[in-house]
Parts: sequence; structure tokens; C-alpha cells
Amino acid sequence: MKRKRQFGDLQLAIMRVLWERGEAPAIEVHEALVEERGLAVTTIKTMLRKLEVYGCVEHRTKGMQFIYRPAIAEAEVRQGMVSELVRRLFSGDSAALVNHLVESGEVNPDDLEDLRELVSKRRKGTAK
Amino acid sequence: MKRKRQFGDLQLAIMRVLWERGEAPAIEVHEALVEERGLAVTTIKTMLRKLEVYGCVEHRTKGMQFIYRPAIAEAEVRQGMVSELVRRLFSGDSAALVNHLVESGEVNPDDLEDLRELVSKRRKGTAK
DNA sequence: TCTGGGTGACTACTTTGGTAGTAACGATCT
DNA sequence: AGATCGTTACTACCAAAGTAGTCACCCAGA
Repeated sequence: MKRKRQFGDLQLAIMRVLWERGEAPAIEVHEALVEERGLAVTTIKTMLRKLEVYGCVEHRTKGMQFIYRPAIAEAEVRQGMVSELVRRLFSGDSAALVNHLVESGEVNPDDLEDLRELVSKRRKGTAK
Repeated sequence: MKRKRQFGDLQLAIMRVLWERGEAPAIEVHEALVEERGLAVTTIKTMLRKLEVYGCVEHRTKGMQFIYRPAIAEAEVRQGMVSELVRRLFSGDSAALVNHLVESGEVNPDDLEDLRELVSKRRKGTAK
């Protein structure tokens, strides 16, 4: 895992559609995105093909259709992109990111409260 | 502020040096980065020039030297990049990002505990 | 004064994301 | 069979990040 593939905006949008649906033909991906982005179908197809080259998606044929599906897990990509951001922007200090979120008011105190609960539970559950 | 300038890796690295030092000539930026990246000085200079075009840095002349300094605040850039990531990866849900950080074990429970304290203080301080 | 070291300016090349046109190919309708 | 529709393949193009080579300039030292 040398290459920290930095996904572009469209690439991510496509992957998200695939993650949601499990699998889908190019047309379906296009339908899911055309409203908010207004792209040509060919654009989606090209991107899908590129993503396959990168090893991010796979396809199977159903009749003459290509059904695409993700070849990497959403969690994995999130993991990679978030830690990349943390490395770039916060010198690898994840807590600093959380701090930023709080300081900038992007996270409600209530939300953090909930997260704290979650942490407590996890601490008990995975006590080691 | 229409353009959510997406900083590249090198651009960010340069900005970070500038933010740290307040201001610096190209050479100094290069020195700070050459160890971990091994780039030519000219690369740094080119990037600095581009960044100035984008309005991200400014320079003043000291004798015949160019002393560069940031034209945008680190907090501002962080704000933009983090919210962009959140939009892309978590559908705009910042709390989901924090959740991810916790789930993936990138943030220690202790850190979150500290953050909680911080939130409590802020809540009292900026009570509205 | 001449020369060399340090510095920025200009220019060019490479890679990649994003965009889309056109061709090819199988299925179906008439 | 021939036309058309839906779908993918091939190809090209553009913009921007990233990379670096070469040139010109100015100051300081011999």
C-alpha cells in the first residue's frame, strides 16, 4: 500500500454511489449524479474505467452490461484520506483535528457529548 | 470566496513552513523541506510564485531578496479543507468524522476526554 | 574590476483529474 | 435484413499540480 491514492471529487462521488448500492451499471451511477453535477454519461464511464485501472472498482458482465462494484472498502478509503489530511494539516495529530472541529464550531457540543458516551462504551467493551 | 482552492501536497508543505516562520525566503523554505522531499530549489520557487498568483502568499523585497509570507491564515485553510473533506466523505456530517476518528482508533479516548473538557469551558464562556 | 555564489524569473515537460465526442457492438423492433 | 437504441471502448483534449532546467541579476570578495 505505497500509493495513497488521492481521490478527486468525481471519483469519490462515483465510489460513494457504488458503496451505497453495492454494485451498479454506469448508467445507474450517472443517474445518481446527473442532478447535482450534470455530467455526460461518457464522463462517468471514463472515470469508471480509470478507477478500474487504479484497482478501485471491478466489474462483471451481465449480458452485455458492465456491472461495476467497489474493490476497496469505504472505511479503508476514509481511513486513508482522513489520515492523509491529518498528516498534511495537523502534523499527524488527530486530536488536533477534533480540536479544530470544536473550535470552528463545526461540531455541536451535544454531538461530542454523544461521542464521549460511545467512547466510554467502547472502553468497557474492548477493555484490555 | 467562490473558489475552494484545493491545496496540493507541496503547496501545503510550503504554506506550513511559512505559517511556522511567519516569513522566509525561498531558500529557507527549501531547506525546511529538502530532507523529507528532496526537491530542487527551483521547484519551491516556482510553487511560491504560483501561490502568489493565487493570492496565498505575498512577498516583500529585502535588498534583492524576496521574503515570502502567507497571505491567508492557517485556520482559514484548515477550515476550508476540513469542511471539504467532510462534505466529500461524510456528506457534510462533521460528527461522523469524529466518530470515524474514534472508531478507527486514531484518537485516544483520553484525548477526547480532554476535548470534552474544552467544550464544557467553551459552553460556559460563550453561553448565548 | 572581474568573478562567483545566491536568488528569483521564465519556460517547459509530465502526470492526473475531469470532460466529452465518436466508434463499435449486441439486441430488438419493424 | 435493416434501422435504431442502449451500452461500453477508444481516443482526445483541457486545466492544474508538480517538477526542474536555464537565464539574468545583484552583492561581495579577490
